[in-house]
Amino acid sequence: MKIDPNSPADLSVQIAQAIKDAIISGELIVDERLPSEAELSDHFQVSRPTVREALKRLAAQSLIRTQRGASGGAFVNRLSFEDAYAQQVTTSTLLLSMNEVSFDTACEARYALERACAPLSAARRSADQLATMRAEIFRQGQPGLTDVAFCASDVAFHRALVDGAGNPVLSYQLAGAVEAMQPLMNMITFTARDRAVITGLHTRIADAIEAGNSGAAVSGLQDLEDETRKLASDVFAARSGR
Amino acid sequence: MKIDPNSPADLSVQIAQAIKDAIISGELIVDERLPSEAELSDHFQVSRPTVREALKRLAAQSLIRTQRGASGGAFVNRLSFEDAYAQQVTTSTLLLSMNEVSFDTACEARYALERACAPLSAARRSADQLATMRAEIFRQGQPGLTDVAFCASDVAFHRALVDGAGNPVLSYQLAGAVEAMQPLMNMITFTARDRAVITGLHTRIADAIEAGNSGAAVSGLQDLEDETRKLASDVFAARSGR
DNA sequence: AGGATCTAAATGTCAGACTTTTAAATGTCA
DNA sequence: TGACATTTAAAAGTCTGACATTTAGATCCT
Repeated sequence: MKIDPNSPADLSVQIAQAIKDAIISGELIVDERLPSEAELSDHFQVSRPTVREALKRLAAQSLIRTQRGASGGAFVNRLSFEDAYAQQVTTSTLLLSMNEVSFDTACEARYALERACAPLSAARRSADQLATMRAEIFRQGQPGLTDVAFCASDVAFHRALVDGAGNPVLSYQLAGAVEAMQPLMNMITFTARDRAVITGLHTRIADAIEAGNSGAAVSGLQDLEDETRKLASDVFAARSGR
Repeated sequence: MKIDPNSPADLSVQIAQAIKDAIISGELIVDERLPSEAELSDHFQVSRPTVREALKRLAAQSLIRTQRGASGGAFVNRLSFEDAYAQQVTTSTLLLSMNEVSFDTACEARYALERACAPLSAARRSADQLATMRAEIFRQGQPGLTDVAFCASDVAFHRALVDGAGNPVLSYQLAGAVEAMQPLMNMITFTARDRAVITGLHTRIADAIEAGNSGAAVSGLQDLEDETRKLASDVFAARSGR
């Protein structure tokens, strides 16, 4: 782990990068304790606050965790699926909100990805995951549900569908995409009729998943995508028409 | 933007979260200048180093950028697709390397996602993207190519395939998944015969994309997945057998 | 008017001290 | 001897104050 004191880049950036590289290369392994801040500042020939800023950068990415007290220090963190998932949701949400990604683009991506796991989910879903899907469909049929709550339930339904594939890598990738779309979805208001159509499609998808019929699940998702996009275009048209 | 001085959480964490929330909620908009470090430390009633650590956390996530000099300061960053993509690759790579994700799991996820964009790519790919795919296939046929270079070309091929879908959200999600798998792929050695089979499948896929035949593209990807997994299982079996 | 210089504001870095947390060593008592 | 309380030391967290560096804008001179 070395840094170049003549580089134009900030020292704390360089130090963070050096440690990050050491972690990625396997030089530092999970749960290994990094040298103390004092030792690091000595090693890199910089002050302790500078080292600290570098460590904060890494902590922000969940690459390390710090512990106070005797035998404390900074430890290489095992990046959990939960951490990765949380980061992905934040990144995706910001990306969508800051880059004028159109609803259609986001929607297309989301359903394309979901259709990719439908066959796996049809083959492997647990009874529990199926029950979750059914429960969310039931909730979606309840009168008096706010639009935001309806959307949240929608996300939960799709989350169960994705988790049904039994592939944590897929879940991690997809859950981010689905959840990041929620703010966009929340802009839509659903009439009772819209809700009926959507929950009908959800039922069709759940039935297909239960029967292990992957083709039906995919086509149900396709119809759901078409329906969602139609709904959204109506809403946006009405909004711009006013 | 407020913090709770009695919270058990570290101050710098709280401050970072408060600013992050302000960005996500739209209270702070893109390119807006944050108050100076001195003003922030005054506002939150903490010292400047503490504020700085908080800002470093945000900078690590590309949420803000800092500029020195007069009229410098911290600015809300527009999260670009490139930044998001880079973060995703790092996260995915670490996730795979630290969590003993099996080759099969990662492979399954990757190809499931790729099959999801094949139909879009078949419908929309540009001539340029198709040319990139052809060029990579050609490169893969060159003798004397190292295994690592072969893998890199493989990634470039699939990258072009994904980009062909013309959906930046999909590209961002998928490129990360594909690239993160590269270290795993690099563990495999390819015989000349293996390479011939793979480039053959690549050609089949490229042909299907060119013809706009999405079904053929999907089945080509399916066969490529089967082939890759068979290859990997052979390699791992041979390795453990020694 | 245009370019060189100066100035001020902001971040980057440093040094050292103090506070808080935590685990381990030590001591004490039943 | 063993369980519990106490001390201690190490480490991160925080603060104060200072200086260095960068940069935009104001000022001044030609």
